[in-house]
Amino acid sequence: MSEPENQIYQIYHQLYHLYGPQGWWPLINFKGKNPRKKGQKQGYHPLNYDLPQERDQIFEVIIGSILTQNTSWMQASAAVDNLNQNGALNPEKLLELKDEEIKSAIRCAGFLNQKSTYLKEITRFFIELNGGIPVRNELLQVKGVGPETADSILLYAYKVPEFVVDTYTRRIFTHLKIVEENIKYEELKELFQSNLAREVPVYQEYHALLVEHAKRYYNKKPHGPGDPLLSLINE
DNA sequence: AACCAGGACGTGA
DNA sequence: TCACGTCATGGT
Repeated sequence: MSEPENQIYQIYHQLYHLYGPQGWWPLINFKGKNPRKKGQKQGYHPLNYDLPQERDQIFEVIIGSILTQNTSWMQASAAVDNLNQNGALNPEKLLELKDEEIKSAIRCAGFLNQKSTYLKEITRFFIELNGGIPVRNELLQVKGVGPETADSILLYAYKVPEFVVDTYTRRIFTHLKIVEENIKYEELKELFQSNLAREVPVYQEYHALLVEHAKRYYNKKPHGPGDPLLSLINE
């Protein structure tokens, strides 16, 4: 198939060419043993779009999506590791933990008070699903789940093609002058979805690639100097 | 040693 | 609707 050569696609291809497949969402509850150590690139699974598979793996992605809110993945994944040490990468086990146990496990990810509440909320929601796939509007009603987290859960835990927009995405595309800075979440999301084939691997890789790209060129002010995408845009 | 991370919520205008 | 303060820890 020949993909439409719109600008959104061109950027995707360029990023993929630069960084290759990213293998999101990283799992530690994957291949059983060998939990990832701090800072290690282990747990990613490039070119494998079948994960997560097991119930606890799906749950792990959901837990991670809460823990990484406004927090680096390095610290969020450390919290996931700590929960795993308590055997809590399982919904029923997590609910058995005391609040203080959850908080001490996730403390390294910050916002421990609200995130411990959010974790229990989304865990109850997950159990009630009883193996079903959540509806986006219902996810959004869970306390602690906003638009990005809802889309992350759908895209990475359930393989539902919902494009994930984060601050990096907005930052990059406003710097490239493709969108206005105050563009709404749903509008920016629609820009991608209307220009891309509705395919989970594309959505997953694109978002992950944008994060990788932003870490290199947009993680400090001023944002974007030396961004190779600029020359691609202005050709 | 400030700055900020793979956001969301509550409040008041 | 929308701007703004708040939540918290640790890496760089």
